[in-house]
Amino acid sequence: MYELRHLATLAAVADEGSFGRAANRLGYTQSSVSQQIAVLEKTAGGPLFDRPGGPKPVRITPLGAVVLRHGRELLRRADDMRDGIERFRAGDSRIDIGTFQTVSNTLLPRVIRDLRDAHPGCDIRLFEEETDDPDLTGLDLMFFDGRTADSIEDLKLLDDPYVLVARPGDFPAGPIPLDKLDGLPLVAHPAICHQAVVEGFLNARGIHPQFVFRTEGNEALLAMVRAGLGAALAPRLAVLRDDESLALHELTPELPPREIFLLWLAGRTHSPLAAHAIELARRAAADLAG
Amino acid sequence: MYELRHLATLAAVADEGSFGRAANRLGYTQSSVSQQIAVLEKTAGGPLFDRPGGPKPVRITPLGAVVLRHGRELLRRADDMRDGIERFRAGDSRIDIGTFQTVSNTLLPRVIRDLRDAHPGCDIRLFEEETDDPDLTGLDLMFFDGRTADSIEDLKLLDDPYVLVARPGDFPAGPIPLDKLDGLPLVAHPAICHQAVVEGFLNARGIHPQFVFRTEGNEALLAMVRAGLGAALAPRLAVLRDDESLALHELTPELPPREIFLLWLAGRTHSPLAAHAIELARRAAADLAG
DNA sequence: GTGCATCATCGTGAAAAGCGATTGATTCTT
DNA sequence: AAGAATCAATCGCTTTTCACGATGATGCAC
Repeated sequence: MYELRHLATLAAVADEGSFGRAANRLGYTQSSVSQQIAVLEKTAGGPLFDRPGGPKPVRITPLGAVVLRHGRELLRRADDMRDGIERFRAGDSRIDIGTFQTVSNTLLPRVIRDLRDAHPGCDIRLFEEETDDPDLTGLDLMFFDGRTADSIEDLKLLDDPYVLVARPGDFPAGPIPLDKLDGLPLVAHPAICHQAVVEGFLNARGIHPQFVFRTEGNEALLAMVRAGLGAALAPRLAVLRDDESLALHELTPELPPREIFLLWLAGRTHSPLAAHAIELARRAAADLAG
Repeated sequence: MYELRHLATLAAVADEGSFGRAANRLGYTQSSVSQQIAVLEKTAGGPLFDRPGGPKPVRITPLGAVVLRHGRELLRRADDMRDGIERFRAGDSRIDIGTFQTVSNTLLPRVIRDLRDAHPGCDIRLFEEETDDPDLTGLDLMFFDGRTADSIEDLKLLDDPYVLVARPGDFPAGPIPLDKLDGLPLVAHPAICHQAVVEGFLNARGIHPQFVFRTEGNEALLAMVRAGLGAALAPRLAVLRDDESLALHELTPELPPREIFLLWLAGRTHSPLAAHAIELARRAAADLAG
C-alpha cells in the first residue's frame, strides 16, 4: 500500500526529471527512490514514468499524471494538516467559558486580557448563566461558586467572604455581630447558589433577616443600599471597587465564604488555550485574594 | 513521520470509541493500534484521546479533533485517488489524436466509433493539420503519411497506391503507362508531403505533367475532374467511395504508394485508451487494404 | 474484594526501508 | 568508432519499523 512518503517522492521525481536528483533533494539515495516509485507503480498497476535512459530526463506517463495530480493534492492537504496542528498548538484556537456575574466583573476581564495578549488570534466566547446546576456541555471551562457532580473536576480559585454593605454611618465601624441581622431589612441576590447556603446558615442559628428586595444585578443591589432601602448581605467581590458612598462591614462570626471554582469535565485534555486560561485564572485569583 | 495508515487507524478509533474495537475492524491487534496512535501523538505533540480507563469509551481531545478532521479529509482524497486510477485504467480518460484529411475521411471515423463504444465516457480530441513536419507535442497519437524524426516511433498502417482519376471514357480501361502523363493537364494536391515525393519520382523519369489546379480539398479536386478541367493524380483513398461519374486507372509502372503511418513520441507509455486506439487503427487499416 | 473490560508496555520475530556498490543501458563527446 | 558520462535497476546488507502475543495497570460494576 502506498503512503504519503511515496507520493512526496513521486512529486520530487516529476519536478526534477530524475530519480537521482529527486533523491538528493529529499535526502534519500537513488536506489531508495527507485524502490519507492516501484511500490507506487505496483499499486497503480503500471509504469508512472518513461525512462529514456542516459542523461535524458524521465517523463511522466498518462497514468503517472493521474497519480501525480491526486498525489500533489494529498500532499497539499497534509501540509494544511501540519499547519492546522501548528496553529492549534500555538493556541490560535477557540475557547468557550461559562461564567457568572461576579466573575464577569472581577476575575474574568483580567484573564481575558492576558489570554488575548498571549494568543492574539484566539476566539474566546463567554456564556453567562445564573443557575444552581451548571451545564458544562460545550464548554471548555466554567466558573462556578460550588463543587458539583463527580464527573466534573475543579480548581478552587478563592474564598469570597460575605460582608454587610451599608451606607456610611448606618453601623458602627468594625465587625458586626451576626445576630444583629435578625429582623434587619436587607437587599440580596436571589436565594440560589451560595446565597441559599448562607441564608440556611443564618436560619439554622435562628437569625431571620427581612429580605426586602432581591435582584441578580450587583449595581441594582448597591443602588438600593445607597437609596437607603436597607443594607446588603453579599459577597465581598460583588462590590466592585472602593466606593465612598458605601461602607463594608465584616461579620462575626464569619458567614461561610462563597467559594469560587473553575470547573471542567473530568478527564478532559485541555487545549493549550484552556490550559493557559486555567493558569491565568489561578494567578488572577491569587492576586485578588492577596 | 505519520502516514495515511496512522490516520485511518485514528479515524477508526474515533468511530469505535475503543482501541481494541478499532483494531478488530482494521485487522490489527490492539497493541498495534496503541502504537500507531502513539506515533500520531508524538508528531502532533500531544494526546489525541482521553483514556478514561475501564469500559468507558476513549474521547477525542481538542487537538485530536484537529488531527481527525484533517485526517478524514486526507483519507477521502486518498479514496478519490484510487477511484481516479481505477477510472483511468478502465479507459475513461482523454486522448489527443493528430490526423490529416484522407485519414479523417476513411480510417478515423471507424476508429473513433469503436473507441467510443469501448470507452463511453472517454474524451477524444482531433487535431487536423496538413504539414510536412508533424508536431507531436501534446498529442498521444498522430496519423501521418511518412516516417520522420528519430525520436518518433511509428506503426505502418497501409499503402495507399496512386491512381489517375478521370471521367469515364477519357482513358481506355485498365492501367495507364506512366509516360502518358507527360504534358497531361492534371489537378492534384499541393506539392507537400507525399505528393512532393511522387512528383519528384515523375520528374526524375522526365515526365512533367501540367498541373492546372491544386487544392487541399478532396471534394474540390474530384469536382474539377468531373468538370473536365483535367484528370487527378491522387492517392486511391482520396476518392471516397465508388462513384459512377469517375473512373479510376492504375498506373504502370506503379508510382511509389503513399504510406500511412501512426506516429507517437518514442519511449512513450501509452494510456489504455491510446493502446486501444492503436490496435483499432491497425485493424481498420487491414480491413481497408484487404 | 473479585471479575471484567480496557489500554500501555515489553520482548520477540518478521517485514520494510534505506544504503552502498555494481551493473547494464543510453546518450553525448571526440 | 570509442570512450566518457549519465542514469535507473538490482543485489546484498544493515537498520528501522511493524505487528504480535503476553503481561501489567487501571477503572468500573457487582
